[in-house]
Amino acid sequence: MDDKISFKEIKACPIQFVLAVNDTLNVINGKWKLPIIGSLLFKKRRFTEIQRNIPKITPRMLSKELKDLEMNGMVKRTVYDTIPISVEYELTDSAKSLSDVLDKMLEWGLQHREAVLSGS
Amino acid sequence: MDDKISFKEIKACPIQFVLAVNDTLNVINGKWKLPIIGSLLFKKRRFTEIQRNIPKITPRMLSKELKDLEMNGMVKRTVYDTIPISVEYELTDSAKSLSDVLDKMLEWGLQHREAVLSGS
DNA sequence: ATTGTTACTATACTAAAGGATATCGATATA
DNA sequence: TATATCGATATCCTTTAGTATAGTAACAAT
Repeated sequence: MDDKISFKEIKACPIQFVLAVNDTLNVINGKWKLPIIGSLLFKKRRFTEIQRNIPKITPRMLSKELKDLEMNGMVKRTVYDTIPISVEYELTDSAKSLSDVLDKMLEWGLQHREAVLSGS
Repeated sequence: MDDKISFKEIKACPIQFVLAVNDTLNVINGKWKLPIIGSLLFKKRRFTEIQRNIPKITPRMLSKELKDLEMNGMVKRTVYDTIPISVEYELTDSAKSLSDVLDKMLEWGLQHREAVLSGS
């Protein structure tokens, strides 16, 4: 019952390709996902700590986006029974491995900017 | 006057990092950019050809997104004085080189899906 | 008793993205 | 003369994303 489609097969079909890339994009889309991931890249943090880290985010958005990231297996949420209560957020291993992809995006972005500027 | 910031320096600063990655994301964001790029990845195409390639896109969106991609140095637009008029769209070299990044995203997306499914 | 902290939630709103539908100008074909 | 093609644009409308502001429960310190 191995109905998995391989990397090569997906690459060869533009529609499958676009769908699969979109899977990745959907995980990081929206205005705040990347800043949140950035904030958690080097260490786990608590809610208010992330908030301080991203000055303009509202608690509503932070809460919503963290839930989203958690649902998508990007973030692990741990509640500690301290007083007052404390909650820690950390990236999953899979999320951490995204930083390689982000590096590629960064690299391409810099190159592209160069190319566009020099070519105009 | 070399005030360029290097890859390493950007990577080291979470805020710069997020901003630079966002540059790349902004180039491919929205519902239709990726399908359009996908449609142009292997060959240049004309307006109606892309439209047929992406059945659900409206001409309004296709026109808008193509302009956007052109402005961002992703697409080159060439008008031919045929009857009726024909216009060809093709990816720039820089845009073509994005496919390496997209491959990375695809790869990560598949891995991540595996990780999330097996870990739940 | 009042104030503060943590980690949120609720309600209401505005802004941005995208969809539906009609139309255009030039020209060809039936 | 009527209809079709190409490459769009115009107008209006809906849906989604994000903002603003206030409030909550549980407790602790002053």
